Amino acid sequence: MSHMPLRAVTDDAERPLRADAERNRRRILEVAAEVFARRGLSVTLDDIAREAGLGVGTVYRRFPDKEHLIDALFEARIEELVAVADAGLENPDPLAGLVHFLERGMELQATDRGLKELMHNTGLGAKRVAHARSMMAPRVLKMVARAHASGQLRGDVAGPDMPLITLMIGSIMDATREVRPDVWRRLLTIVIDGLRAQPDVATPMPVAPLAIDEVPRVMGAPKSRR
Amino acid sequence: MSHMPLRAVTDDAERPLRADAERNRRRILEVAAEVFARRGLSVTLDDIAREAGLGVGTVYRRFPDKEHLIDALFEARIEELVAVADAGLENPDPLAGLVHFLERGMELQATDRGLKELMHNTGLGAKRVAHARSMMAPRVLKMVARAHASGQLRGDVAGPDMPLITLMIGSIMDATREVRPDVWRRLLTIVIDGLRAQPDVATPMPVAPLAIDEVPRVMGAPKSRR
DNA sequence: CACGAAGCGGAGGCTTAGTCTCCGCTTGGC
DNA sequence: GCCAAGCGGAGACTAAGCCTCCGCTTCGTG
Repeated sequence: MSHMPLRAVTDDAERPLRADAERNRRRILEVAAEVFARRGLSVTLDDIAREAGLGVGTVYRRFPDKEHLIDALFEARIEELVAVADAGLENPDPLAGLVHFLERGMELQATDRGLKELMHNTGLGAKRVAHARSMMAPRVLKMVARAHASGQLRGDVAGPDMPLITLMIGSIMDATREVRPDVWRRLLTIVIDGLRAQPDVATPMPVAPLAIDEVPRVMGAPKSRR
Repeated sequence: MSHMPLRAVTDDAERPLRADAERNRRRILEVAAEVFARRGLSVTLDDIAREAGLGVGTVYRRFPDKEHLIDALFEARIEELVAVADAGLENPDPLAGLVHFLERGMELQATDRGLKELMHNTGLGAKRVAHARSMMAPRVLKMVARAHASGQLRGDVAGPDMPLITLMIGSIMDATREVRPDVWRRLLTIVIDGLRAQPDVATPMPVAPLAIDEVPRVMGAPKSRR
């Protein structure tokens, strides 16, 4: 499940690594991407080493700390998010653009727990994330403005409500990941319908609700880190 | 800011405590209620001792661990939540009942961070919370059923969506507490409008949106524990 | 093909944080 | 006035994460 091309190696021109070292470097990146996506940013470099079948020392030699590794990995993913915003902006139907932006953006986060945590919890990758946000903010504002102008979006929602919506939906992902990893789509549907100016008819729900006996597992869970 | 009566003392009939000990016991309960409400359940008993101006030993002598203290404190608060559900059930307008239940329930959680964490994160107070949930579930289901029957609630929402809504709004509280502790009301408004079957007109927003420069503080925050 | 430099592994040191115990001193109440 | 009850808080203990260090292995060049 490698998410991205693991872009060209050794970009900062140093003498090339020995073949085995280079092989390990790629392996670390590859495994780290998978592990961050699956278990979030709280995994330790020790975890990653173990999953990669390498010693901790090998990992630390190449990436001084988690910050560096994250930085190397998430540049591309963050660009994807920006691209989704651009796509939303280009949609001829302004509200549809906003809706797709929310849906696609949340899908990206649903498939990559690390990305989700980068955008929300943060502290980690602060520099990249600050940059990402500065790219997103004007795009989101513009999407909202367009949707307002077209009269499709309720007048009293504001641009800054959007990141809160992604935060909210993200919390659903966290809670339900191990039980029903797609229920967040229901909640997003509800929220989106709540954003419409004239919601003549409700958008049909994309997935089934939680079963009653799934509720305690979602709400009262120790939220494992696997 | 004592939230409740600190109900009658020494209910398990043992020989009465010495006057100073009893005084301290009450003080611990009082301070703990305030501190849990303000800073959440993650505060340590050592914290509580310090805030109460007592030694750690004194606290641990009376309450073997945090679990016991929480159990002693939150029984009443949880009953309040159930009472709110009952009130919703008695509202002649079924959807209004459900809406008030959500609003009042979230208000309780907004003013008591400990209560919010009990209901959501849990692990702590598991017994009480399990009981609370078993009280809530049928009431919520009934509220939803009534609102469906009246045709006011969109047909495809289900009872189990409700706790997810409270979870979502709770995550907004966590994120915004230190910046704009009332913005959650906006998001709840949006969600509620998204729940209506025929939302001829959007409910007016109860509070202002986040300012653009408040967004990074909300999203990228180290989320202090003060 | 041998030998030095490059790289490897992972035990374990260090730090941070929380939980709770222990015991010498203080105080309430008979 | 005496002593059981209670107090305070230093510090022992545990749990986790982060990262270093150094003896051993492997690469790749001469």
